[in-house]
Amino acid sequence: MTVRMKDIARDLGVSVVTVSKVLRNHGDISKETRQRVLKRMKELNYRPNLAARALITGKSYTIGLIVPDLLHPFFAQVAKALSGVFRKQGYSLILSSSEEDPELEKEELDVLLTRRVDALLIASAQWTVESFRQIEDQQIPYVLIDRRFVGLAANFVGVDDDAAGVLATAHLIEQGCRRIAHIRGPEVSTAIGRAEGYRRTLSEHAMPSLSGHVISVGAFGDERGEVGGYEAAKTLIAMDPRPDGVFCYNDPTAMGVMRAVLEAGLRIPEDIAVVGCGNVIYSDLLRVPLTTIDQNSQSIGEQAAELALSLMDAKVPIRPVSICIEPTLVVRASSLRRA
Amino acid sequence: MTVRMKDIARDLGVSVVTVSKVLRNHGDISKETRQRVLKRMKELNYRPNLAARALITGKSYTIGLIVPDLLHPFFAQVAKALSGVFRKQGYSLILSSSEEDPELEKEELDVLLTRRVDALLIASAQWTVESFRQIEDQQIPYVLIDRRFVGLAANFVGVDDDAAGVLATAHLIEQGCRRIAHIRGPEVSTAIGRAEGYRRTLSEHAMPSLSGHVISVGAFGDERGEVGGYEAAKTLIAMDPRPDGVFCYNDPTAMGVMRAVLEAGLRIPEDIAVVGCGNVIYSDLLRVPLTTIDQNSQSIGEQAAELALSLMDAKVPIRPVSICIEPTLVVRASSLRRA
DNA sequence: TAAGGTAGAGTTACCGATTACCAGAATGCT
DNA sequence: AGCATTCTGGTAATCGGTAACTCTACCTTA
Repeated sequence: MTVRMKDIARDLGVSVVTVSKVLRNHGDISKETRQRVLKRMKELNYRPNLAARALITGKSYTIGLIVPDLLHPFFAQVAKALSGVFRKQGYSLILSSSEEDPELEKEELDVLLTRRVDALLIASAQWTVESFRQIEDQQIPYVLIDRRFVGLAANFVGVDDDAAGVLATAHLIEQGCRRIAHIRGPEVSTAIGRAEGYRRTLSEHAMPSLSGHVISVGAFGDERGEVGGYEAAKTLIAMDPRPDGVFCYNDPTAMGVMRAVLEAGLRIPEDIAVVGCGNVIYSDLLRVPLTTIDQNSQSIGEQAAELALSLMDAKVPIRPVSICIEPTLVVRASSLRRA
Repeated sequence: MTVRMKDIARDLGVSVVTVSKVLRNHGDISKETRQRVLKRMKELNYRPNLAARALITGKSYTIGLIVPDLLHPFFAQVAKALSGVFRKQGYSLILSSSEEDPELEKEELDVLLTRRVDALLIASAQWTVESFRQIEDQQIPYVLIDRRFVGLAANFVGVDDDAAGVLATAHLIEQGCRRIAHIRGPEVSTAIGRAEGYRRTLSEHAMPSLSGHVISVGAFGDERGEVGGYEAAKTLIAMDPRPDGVFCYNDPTAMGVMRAVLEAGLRIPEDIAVVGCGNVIYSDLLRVPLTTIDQNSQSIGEQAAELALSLMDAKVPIRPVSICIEPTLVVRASSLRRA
């Protein structure tokens, strides 16, 4: 049914090895033989069996990617950038979604390990580093994306979350906000970093956050993040004194906040200014265009891919690299209280 | 380095075949032996080599997915739904993005064919059916998603685009619009179907579209779709008579339209009502919440996955199935001119 | 002219599993 | 007791390639 090297070799009266050498541009073959083989390959529409090749070379030319949620534009953007870089190098991307569930993530990781991907890229929803030890046992190079872990010396590419928190908070202060609340995410590095940047900036300006003004929402997919923000905002709005600015750890949350604020009959940014984080693709088109922190997700994806490629090329283990991308503030209407 | 069946067999004094049979729950093995093998597998953290297995069984337990754009929430949603179904059956998803480029799509298809995926799911950006013939030559089951081709008897799962066009247009008429424009997409089945539904509905109401009121925008990714809509809307706004309603073939385009309308100082929906298509995740949060057509992307993904699974199970070729999902209208502020 | 090189192609072993077929022991049945 | 059957497990071939050698001519070169 399917064409094998053997068929081509037989047709041409050469050995299988000769065909193999032609396929891999091995030097040992005369121009003439090479042409004959190439010609026959085209005629028969020959495709090498990657499974057979992988079996003997130990390389699958396959990369595993695990993200918490494909619907989140940040991860979609990262995935897109990654896949572009890998495609050019002949690698295919196997995609797994953990749905923000650590258990599911472990299962998916297990599958990818069993598939013997050549490298792994993970935006993890884990709480512990146990999984990563397992990857290290298998000697598969891996790169953490977006979320990192203290005490784990691993390759990492992501944004400087602390700087993001500082940027957002300082901006709100500068816009005249005096009671700045924060809706923070679950206990992963991104949320922790952003919260820390927020906290430090406030105290550096001698305006520590009021009690109850930091609300935590769980780890959600995109849709539910919006709901989480909505609920959290309702709580904030009911407070006395009411916050006059909110920094949300991501954009979906900020969207939920905006919905709650508008529903309560308050104005954005006059009554409450809102800043998100992520610069999600539609930020500009929202009911009130959202001021947010851009994470440069494309660059994150590209650099993570490049890093993974270099890791695979390296014959000796390299010391883990941490690539930190500086976030930028994108000011839109949701926080603009001063001309 | 890595553990093989051979190692387990040696340790236990049994043959490799015995180990293999245990792994696959083959009946021929005593409970006791099975337990011993299982135990040793756990101890050594054995993982079967899928490449070796694929080589002999001819099944890679891998599914190829090609989408035009991962950033488009519709495809992200479909991909998510697909991957959920396949994961439960032990299949992994190899993801390719064609970036709406037919040439790139062909290359990616070629890669997936070479990888010998067990099935292919494609939301195609092709103009011709040539590629699909190639898939058929390889005898790989494939399912078209979202976009279909006339003259190609292939498995298909998608929304009834004509119905979507009817739904949107009839709604605008009902809301009192009398000069309804349409911003249509490139020459793929979705855009064609929606445009046809639009055209027919108008003529059934004896109000054919005015000249110049159907504008075509190219095949764009998500971001640029917004720009395309913006540009097209500027043209429409400048017309005399000006349209009082616009049906856009997708949501990003509609967002662009809304931006242009608002920038021109006009009101939505009073001056111009806008209806999109796709019910993109943020539709509800836009500057003016967008009336749109829901395509039930999750259901599309799930049904496409189920269909692919049944295709793989079938020992004899099945006659192509076409699953058409009925769209629903989601009314929001952008078109609501009547209480 | 003999030793050594080199280009071109072939031999052999092996990657890690699965499959079809076979063999020996224990059990059942007449 | 004798033979068939069931239960367990093993043998050998195979999947489609690749790696590392080996082998032949044919050239050089001293």
